[in-house]
Parts: sequence; C-alpha cells; structure tokens
Amino acid sequence: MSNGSNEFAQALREAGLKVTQQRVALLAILMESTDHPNAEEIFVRVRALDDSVSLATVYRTLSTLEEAGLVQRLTFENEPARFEITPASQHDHLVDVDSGEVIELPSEELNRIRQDLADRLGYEIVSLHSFIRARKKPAAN
Amino acid sequence: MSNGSNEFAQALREAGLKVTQQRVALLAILMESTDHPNAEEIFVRVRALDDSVSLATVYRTLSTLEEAGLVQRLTFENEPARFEITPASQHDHLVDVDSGEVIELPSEELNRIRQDLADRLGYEIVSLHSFIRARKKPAAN
DNA sequence: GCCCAATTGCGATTAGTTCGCATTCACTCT
DNA sequence: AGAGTGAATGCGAACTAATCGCAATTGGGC
Repeated sequence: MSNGSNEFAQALREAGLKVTQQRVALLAILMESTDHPNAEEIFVRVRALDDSVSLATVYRTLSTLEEAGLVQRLTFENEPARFEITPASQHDHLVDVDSGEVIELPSEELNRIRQDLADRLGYEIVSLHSFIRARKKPAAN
Repeated sequence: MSNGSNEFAQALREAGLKVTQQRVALLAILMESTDHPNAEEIFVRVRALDDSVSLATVYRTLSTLEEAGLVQRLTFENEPARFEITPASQHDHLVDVDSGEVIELPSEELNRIRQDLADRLGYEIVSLHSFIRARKKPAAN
C-alpha cells in the first residue's frame, strides 16, 4: 500500500498516529466535505472510497482525530454530532433552524473576548463550542 | 389543590401552559438549583418534592418548558443535557474539563457581537449555545 | 521477512431520550 | 359545584447515537 506518501499520511504521522488506510480515507473525505457531515454521512462517503471501513471505525477514528486535534466535533441539539477538519482559525456556527444549514461565523473579536474571560478566571481554553440557532428574517428590502 | 396560586403557576399560565402539579414541582426544583443539573438529577430532586413524577414526564416537561422559553437546555459533549431556568441575560458557559464544573460567563459584549453577526447575515437569533471547555491554569507564582 | 502492539470489523450492548397507550387531571361551560 | 373534553401523565417498551468486547488483521520497527 502506498498510503505512506500523501499529505494525510503526513498529518497522521505528525500527530503521532499510525497511518492506516481507513484513517487516510476518512481524512480525505473530511477534507473535501464543506457541509459538516455527521458520522453516518461520513461513513457513507468513506465507503465509496474504501468499502472495507466499518461504522465503528468511523466513530473510533473521529474520536481519535478529535483528540489529536485534527478534527472538531460539533455538538448541536437534537441531532447526531457533526464534524469538520480543524479550521485554521476558530469560529462560531450559526444553524438555520428551518433548513438545518450550518454557516460559519469567523470573528477574531469573539475569540479575543472569550480568551480574555477565560484568562481572567485562571483558565486556559481547551476547545470552543459555540453555535447560534437562528431564523432567516423576511427580506427587509 | 392550591397549585394555581404560586409564582410558578403564574409563569406557566403566562406561557399558555396548563398548570400541573408536576410542572410546578419541576419549576420549583429548577429555580432552586444553581448547578445545571441533568434530567436524571432533576428527576431525583423532583421526586423528593412529589413522588408521583415519572422520568418520562421530567423529559417531556423539560422539552415543553424549553419550547415555551422558560428553561434552557445545555448540550455539552459526552454527557447528558443539562438545564437551567432561562436567565435574565444570556450568557456563555465555561466547563472545567477536569472537574466538570460549569461556570457562567456573562458578557454583554459577546452578546452584542453575535447579535451583530446574525443581523448582518439577515438572521434573528433563536437561541444561543456556547461553551468553552477549559482547564485551570496552575496558579502563577 | 517477522513480531507485537495497535487497529479493525462485526455484532452485541449501553445510555439517553422518546413513544404508545390507557388512565388521570386541569380547565371550560354550564 | 358538576360534567365533558382534550391535554398531561405513568408505565414500560422502543429507538438511536455511540461504544465495547473480542477475534482477526495490519502497520511499522527490528
């Protein structure tokens, strides 16, 4: 297997993780997914690449990658967790309550203020989980 | 039953909900709980007040109260949902990853910025779900 | 190439939450 | 106050997302 050569294998090695076919496939899928899929959806997509991958491995690998900081888990209400490749800069999420669509809300200001609040209490931030549920306003025109 | 007279009955009526023994008991418990209990914990506490309440009703009532805006559901990772009486002003939460303790992070600034971001995208905020997982820093010096 | 711990697939299992249904109860209209 | 009615409740069964135990496989160091 020539898995050892691509960029995903590289990332795994740097994180101190064994490079397996399944992990590479999963990273590849996550990298090309812009829609914050959940485990089940990821499973289906990974299967198309490599039909040996099991659902249990998808769950295990997502947890492993999360722990390694390569992936982030988004825990919304009343739905299975969704996942994204860890973004270059932390952002909040807006969930359209009607369509279910997830929109990213980058804001350095939000990050700065939260950093500050945590600092002041003597804490260091491990991870951020922030989403707004919102509804589209009728166009004001 | 003289349930119709107290402040919780009042709140229920204003929300257009039927005033039942179980709902009043549940509100009473939530009101005196400052520790963000989960459904199971609430169940145990409510039982002490009124041992007729079932777990199913706790879940149903919490959902009903949430929908009515009287209660907020906090969905943290890898643990059952927790609940709090809807606070006068919206706040973020900090979860101590070691102790599990939840600390409230009131910040008008955060609220303002998020309001702004949502506005700009043409959305109105339905609810806020924001927590930071953090670890206590070793006391400096 | 060989070894060994780590990883995987599979099916069974768990934990949290919801549901179906028969019974009880809160509120309305006399 | 009393009867009628739709909503709320208790109970246990069911559901779903996620995890686990275990035997088989595999990646990476020697």
